[in-house]
Amino acid sequence: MSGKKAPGVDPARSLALLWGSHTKPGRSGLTVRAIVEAALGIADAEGLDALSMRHVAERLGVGTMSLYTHVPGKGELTDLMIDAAYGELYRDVDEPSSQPDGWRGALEFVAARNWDLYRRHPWMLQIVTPRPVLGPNASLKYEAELRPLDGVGLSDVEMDSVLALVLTHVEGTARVRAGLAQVEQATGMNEAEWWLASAPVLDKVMDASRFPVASRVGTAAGQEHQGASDPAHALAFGLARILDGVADLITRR
Amino acid sequence: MSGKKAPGVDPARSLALLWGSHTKPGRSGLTVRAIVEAALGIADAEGLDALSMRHVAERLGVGTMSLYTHVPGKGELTDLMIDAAYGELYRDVDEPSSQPDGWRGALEFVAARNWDLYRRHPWMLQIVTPRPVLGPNASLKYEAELRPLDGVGLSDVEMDSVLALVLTHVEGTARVRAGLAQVEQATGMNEAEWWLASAPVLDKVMDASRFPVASRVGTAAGQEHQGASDPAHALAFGLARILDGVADLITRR
DNA sequence: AGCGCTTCCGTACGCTGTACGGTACAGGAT
DNA sequence: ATCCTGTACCGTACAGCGTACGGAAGCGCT
Repeated sequence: MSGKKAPGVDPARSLALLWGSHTKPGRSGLTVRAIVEAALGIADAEGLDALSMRHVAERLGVGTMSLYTHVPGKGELTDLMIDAAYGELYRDVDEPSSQPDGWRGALEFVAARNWDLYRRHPWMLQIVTPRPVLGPNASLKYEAELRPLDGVGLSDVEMDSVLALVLTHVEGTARVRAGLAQVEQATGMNEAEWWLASAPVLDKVMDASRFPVASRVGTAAGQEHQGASDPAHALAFGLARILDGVADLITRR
Repeated sequence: MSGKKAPGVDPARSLALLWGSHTKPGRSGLTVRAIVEAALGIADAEGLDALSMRHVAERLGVGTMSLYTHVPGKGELTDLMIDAAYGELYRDVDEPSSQPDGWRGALEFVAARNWDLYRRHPWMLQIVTPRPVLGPNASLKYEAELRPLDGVGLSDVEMDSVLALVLTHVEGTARVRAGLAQVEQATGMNEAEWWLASAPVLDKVMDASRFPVASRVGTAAGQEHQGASDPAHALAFGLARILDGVADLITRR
């Protein structure tokens, strides 16, 4: 009943960390900001698997445990990384609300920006515990993405739901793409090669007559996409259907 | 250029493993099937973090390295676990194609079944490398879920895209739910308590006037959902929009 | 009985996050 | 100028991970 406390899950501490300015260096120049930047560099270049506290410290020329003076643990570090990545989204670019094509164009812009974000930082899709980040850049992102939906005839709750729907779709398709890329890099085989290596075994082991629709559709989709799936196509197709559905919702008013 | 081979990424080996019957026991009764069942039990009960080769072996009363006689590595084991989990989907239940309400009802049924699957096995959402599984149960699932879309006026490629869209949506919302549940269990605070602990700090640190739309909409959504997000609502809302969009696509023919 | 092949598994290596306790320096007080 | 104190830094250690390697043990066949 008492509920044993997990270590370092103090929301106040995390929030203060997220919203702090992180600019006061200690006596060796170590800063939260520098730690986050080093971690981002590692994750971007070598993937999330290569992100370890030792590796970050090494890149900064600092003892491993020194990081813990500035950051409570790895979980909080990844939270900071995520918020920092969100910071790139609408920094030097027009906000979605200034897009010319109304709410639909704005949401397409939002989808494209997030899609690009996940391509630059595929590790974001592998962070295990998606505790809500609530950092300054996440808040800015939420505001910027919500604004073009304001005043188009949706309730406040619906605005939130529509945005979440689009973002979930982008994240899901981006995750598929990131997975394909990771497998491709890990195995050295691209999608077509993998299929080629699998096909003979699959034919031998899988009785196509048991899966008539699946084999017909799977073959057609495979031909079309040059592989088992085409994330870019899935993004565009799904977004079109979703926005059509949202249009229905709006015009029904 | 030569492309150093990652160990144990032989598609043929994996496929044979997936499609094999796994019933021939060695001299200590160890079987692929038994290993997968033990692993499933651990992952279901204690989460993916608790799933280690040592732990699985211990549960089977067997040396850790004995597992490697039957399974090439942990990655292949998780592949087998995923296909085994898919096996529960349409086993003792009517297939989606026998749902009464046409393609729309069938897709709602598919969404509900997958939603339940992910509740029973939240670890499926944490498996990092989503290399396509292509096991027997995954194939059966694909066939069963595709069949009610056959003959409703969609092309083969569109059938695949529509199904993928629905499944991606379910997976995304289920991932949010699993994340919330995990945070709740890890911290012992439920959504409301977390919010309560965060609110004063957030108020102090976050200037609401900089985020007018976000704070208005966020508050409304928070009130409505009793928390930062309501995955069940997101599932239903998103599915409704998606299916409306698919209906548009079909009737436009 | 002898041989060979497969199954089982003990040990070890390099890696992880981080708890703990010691050291050394910066800044304020005297 | 000296002392004190708080904090930044970090070396060591621990428990756990996946799995490479090589030895041991039992089975089936000749």
